[in-house]
This record gives sequence, structure tokens and C-alpha cells, in this order.
Amino acid sequence: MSDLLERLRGRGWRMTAQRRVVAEVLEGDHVHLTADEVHARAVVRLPEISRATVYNTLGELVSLGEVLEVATDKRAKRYDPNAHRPHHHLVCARCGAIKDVHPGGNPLADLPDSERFGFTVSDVEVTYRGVCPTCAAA
Amino acid sequence: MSDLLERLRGRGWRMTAQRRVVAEVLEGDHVHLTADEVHARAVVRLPEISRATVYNTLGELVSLGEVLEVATDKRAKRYDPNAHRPHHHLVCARCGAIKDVHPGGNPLADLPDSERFGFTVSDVEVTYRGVCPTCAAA
DNA sequence: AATTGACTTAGACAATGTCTATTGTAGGAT
DNA sequence: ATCCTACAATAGACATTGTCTAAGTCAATT
Ligand SMILES: [Mn+2]
Ligand SMILES: [Mn+2]
Ligand SMILES: [Zn+2]
Ligand SMILES: [Zn+2]
Repeated sequence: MSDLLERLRGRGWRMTAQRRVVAEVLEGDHVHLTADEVHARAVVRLPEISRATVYNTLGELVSLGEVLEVATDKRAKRYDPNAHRPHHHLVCARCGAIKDVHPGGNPLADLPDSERFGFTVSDVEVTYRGVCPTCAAA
Repeated sequence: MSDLLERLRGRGWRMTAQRRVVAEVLEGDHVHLTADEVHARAVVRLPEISRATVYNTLGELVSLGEVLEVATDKRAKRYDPNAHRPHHHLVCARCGAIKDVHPGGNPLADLPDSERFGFTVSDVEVTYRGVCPTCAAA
């Protein structure tokens, strides 16, 4: 039984086969799948699971703070189970490969008050872009 | 005649009424419109312009480096004509308002070699999120 | 085992983006 | 000024991603 499922049970989640499978697909901290990729993998274990349930479950996991939504590419949202250690992303512009990175520095502190326009700034998302070794070789 | 149109003409662009209107809609450096917002504004001046042409023209402007594609919200891409002064974005999580910001520091330098996984890193996109003064008051 | 409200499902619908076949035209050639 | 043609625009089909609803199902409590 994964940590994630334990926490969800503790939060009063009704445990269903569908939710279990979605959580299992997200196991491992270095996964960044789209909703339909999650669905495709879930169907292997539970053929009758629907797209709607996958979308619903992912949305709930995001609301609970157990999974992050990231916009590394400009198409589908990606779902990141590594929600408990802050990090950013490095994306290959050619193949879309995504790596978790932990830069030094504090980008939030780098935004002076004069550049905040009265906003209450709470979060910063950093996406590095480049070309991965595999794509550079090819 | 705008700088943008001058540069495009210089690059051998065939000048059409449609391209002129799209460029005019993007005039001003602090605009961050979706493709369909560009289309809606273009239609006011040129009622018969098609969605396909707006998408095509925006895509060409991006290829030419005259306009940036930004993914500040997780829905439609936004098109940013402020391509010649590097900057980042501050987004209101409630209403979606977008501000250009120029943080201090150099996020690219903050990514050590040990966190680059052999990538050739060429670019970094920073999105600050918070609540704007208007939304905070309401 | 019965109950019940939360959960799942299929598929319609919506929003965004892409592609193709056809028609139109900008700009150079004559 | 007119013609020519490669490039551009159009309508609308299609694709992808995401949301919603009505009806059926089931997990957890009793
Ligand atoms: Mn991650
Ligand atoms: Mn901008
Ligand atoms: Zn790559
Ligand atoms: Zn706001």
C-alpha cells in the first residue's frame, strides 16, 4: 500500500478500484503524465475505467495537494506526484522529455516589490528549456 | 506603419490585409491575447478574416521570433509581441490578469551543471502566481 | 443484508488547435 | 496596365483536450 493511498484513506476518501489504479499509475516521483496517458495506463489494469473518472480523480488529487498540475508543454496539462518536495522542470524542446531540477537561488526573492504591482505573490514556476543528450546526438 | 510590419516586409513577407490586421491587433508591448481573442479583434476591422489565417499568421510570427508563445494559464496559449526585451510574467490566479515583470538575478545561472543532466539549456521561463489588488479587494 | 449517498460511466458538448481542398490575390514579369 | 503564378486565405472537417449530465453502481455504515 502506497503512502499516497494511506494519506487519501486518512482524509476520508472512499476507496474504489478506479482511484486505486490512478494512484498506482502515479507511483514514483519522476512521472509527468497527461490525463490521457494516465488513462491509457489505467486501462491496462482496469479496462472499464472511464476518461471522466481519470479526470475527476486527478482533479481531486490536485485539490488535495497530493499531485501538481504542471504546464511544461503548451498542450495538455501534466500531473506530477512529486508534490512534497518543491522543484522545477527541465524540458527537451525536441522530444518533450522532462526532468525534475532543484536550482539554487530563490526566484521569489528575486522579484522586487517594484515589480509586484500590488499582487500578493505566492508561488513561482520555473521551466528550463533545452535539448536533451539523446536529441543532441541524433 | 509599425516597427513590426516594417521588419516583416524586410523579411520578404507578402503583405496582405489579414496579416496587417493581425499585426495591428498585437501592437503595444503589454498584450497577452489568445489566438481566438486576436481573431475576435481582427474581425472588427476585417470581418471576413478566418480563424485559420489568424492561427497561421500567429504561428509564422512565432517562427520569425517576432512574437512569443506563453503558457501562463493552462488553457489557451497566449501571444506576446514583447519579444525583444526578455521578461517574465506575473499572473493573477483568480482573474488571469497578466503583468510583465523583470526580476533581478539570472535563473539560468542558478541551475548548476549537476542539475542539467547533459541538456544544452538555452532558455528559462518564469511564471509568478498570486492575487492581484483588484481580486484581493473583492 | 439493506441502505444510501458518493462514485463511475457513456457519451454529448465545449474549447482549442490542425489540416485540406478550393478559391483568391500580391507582387513580379511582360 | 495586364498577366501569371506561387503564396496566402477561406470554410469547414477533423483532432485533441477537457467538462458536464443523467443514469446506473457500489463502498461503507448500520
Ligand atoms: Mn516534477
Ligand atoms: Mn509579456
Ligand atoms: Zn530530447
Ligand atoms: Zn485578479
